[in-house]
Amino acid sequence: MSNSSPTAAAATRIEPSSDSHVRDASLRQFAGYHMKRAYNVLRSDLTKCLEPLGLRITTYSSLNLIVENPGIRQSELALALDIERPNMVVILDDLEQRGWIDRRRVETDRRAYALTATLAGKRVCEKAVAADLASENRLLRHLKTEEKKLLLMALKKIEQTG
Amino acid sequence: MSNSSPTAAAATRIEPSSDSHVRDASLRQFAGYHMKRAYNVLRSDLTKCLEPLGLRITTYSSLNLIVENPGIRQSELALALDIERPNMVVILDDLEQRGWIDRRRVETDRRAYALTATLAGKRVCEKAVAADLASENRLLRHLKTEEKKLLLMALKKIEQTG
DNA sequence: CAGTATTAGTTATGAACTATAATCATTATA
DNA sequence: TATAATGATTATAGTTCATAACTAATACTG
Repeated sequence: MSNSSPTAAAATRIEPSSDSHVRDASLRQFAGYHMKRAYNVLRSDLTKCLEPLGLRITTYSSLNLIVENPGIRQSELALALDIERPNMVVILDDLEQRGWIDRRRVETDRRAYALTATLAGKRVCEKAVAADLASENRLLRHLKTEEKKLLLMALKKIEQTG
Repeated sequence: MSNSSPTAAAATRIEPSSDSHVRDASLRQFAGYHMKRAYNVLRSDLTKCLEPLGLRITTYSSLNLIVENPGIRQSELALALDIERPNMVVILDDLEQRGWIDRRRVETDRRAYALTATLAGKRVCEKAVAADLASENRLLRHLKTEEKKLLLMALKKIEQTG
């Protein structure tokens, strides 16, 4: 607190109180500012929820898409998730070493790998999806179904505009 | 983003076609997935818009809050923006070296610095806000005023729940 | 068909961002 | 006065993100 309060009851100091008194009206007009803050909440909670499963968000998303798209190639996956190919490699190394995916050569194009999830991979993916649902149910519990729907729609529109 | 040059015989192969055929219905049920993708769009555009001004998003947000909260301290600013104090230091070093903010000792607490924006800092902040508005007007142009309002409300609710 | 270009995956690497521990000076507390 | 706590800083390491260069295989062009 910049204003030195009169030395009253010592214990009663104005604490940061977690809800800061800092004015951010200017930034509050921007969707990006709100979105970063809201996403931070979702991301940090999901990260915690996935950690006991041995997954991080990027490995989880990758595994999820492999489960849903058996035989997908690395570059397709990288494109879909907007991850650079070199970074995709280490993510898949991780998933492969844990026995959750297989990389098998494509017969018709021996440069490429077809990615498939193992049974264990499908199982852990299911658990991760459940954890994700639980996390979002918790963090979006104050949004009505309709609000949630409109939120997703708006986000989708922004994504497609870019 | 490598676009294959259009050739006559192009019809033989199924091209990635930029709009991927990858199924992501499972991830699409999650707000976090949509939010990350939408925020990526906003973030990368804003980063480009701020770059000619010599600002990055974090330095811009910091400068903005300093302009709006003259005399704010570093730790208050760090708390408001959810930035670790050590990382705040280098951001403020940058802003100070460019002559956009001043750090002056607080008389009543000589450990702390009171941060204020210089005239040049206020000017560049105005420009940055204008650039930000232009960016968002472009990227949210397909959202009606009402949709935009509901989006901000929903994001705010999520942030506060966390 | 030969030679070139392109593509899939990889390696190496560096930049940017984030997080933690330790330190110094100052202020608060017991 | 001694001890604890705070604001800012330094050093440092982990994490994420991006780029260039390389290999092997395929596609394209003359």
